[in-house]
Amino acid sequence: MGISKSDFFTDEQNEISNLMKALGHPARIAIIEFLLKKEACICGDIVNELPLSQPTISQHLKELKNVNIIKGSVEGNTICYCLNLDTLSKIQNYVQLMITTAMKCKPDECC
Amino acid sequence: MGISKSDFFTDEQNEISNLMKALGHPARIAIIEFLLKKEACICGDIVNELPLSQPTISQHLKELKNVNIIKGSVEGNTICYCLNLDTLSKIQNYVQLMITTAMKCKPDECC
DNA sequence: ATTCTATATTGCAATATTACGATAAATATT
DNA sequence: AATATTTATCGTAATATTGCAATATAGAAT
Repeated sequence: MGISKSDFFTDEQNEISNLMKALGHPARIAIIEFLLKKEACICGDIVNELPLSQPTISQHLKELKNVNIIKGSVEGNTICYCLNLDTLSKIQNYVQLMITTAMKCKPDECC
Repeated sequence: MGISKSDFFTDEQNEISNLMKALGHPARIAIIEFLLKKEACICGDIVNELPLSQPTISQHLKELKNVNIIKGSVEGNTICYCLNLDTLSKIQNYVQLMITTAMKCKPDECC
């Protein structure tokens, strides 16, 4: 990403942008949707569902795990991934705050 | 981003990941928060508020505009940017759907 | 112990993002 | 018309992301 200036932004700004960035790739969205579709913590046959190699998917999973959007627990031979509701709620709350704040904007001005 | 395989994902997956990607940079979060703080469609003195050059901010604004998170209207000499509630709601709805779906996950399984 | 299966890591090539100086474009002001 | 002000674009260097083959690791099954 070129020269990063994240030192100049607040911790909260960096945190929320890191969460959003983790969601900012179609493969990672697809992985999340696959986990959702299973409605449970289904393990690593994600590879069979997506047109990506096993290392690539492992890497995307790692990125989602790094920001705590998913958590994985070892289940014998396989690993059981599932979504982390706390982190999703954090995102939800932030977007909700944006919306309620933005709605205060007077309609007779430009927006 | 290296070789992109967005053709293999659904339009919806690509759309939501593009929105998230646009929010995936602290400078763009800071720009949005600046617009929110003003509670109105305040124009281009964002440059004075952020530790980034004018071309860089212009580029970030363009990215936010490309995905319709903000809209800008020419206001004489300056440009009046404001948040687009429709797009924010789209993000909100998606995150909400993720959460409600994820909550169906049985608690006796791994998550 | 050896083999099988599932996942992670490493190394690297291809591509994308970020940032900014220089410059252009467009409107406002004098 | 000339100048100032505001925003956009171009060019380019630095860095990050993406994807995969090859390989490593770890537990299960034989």
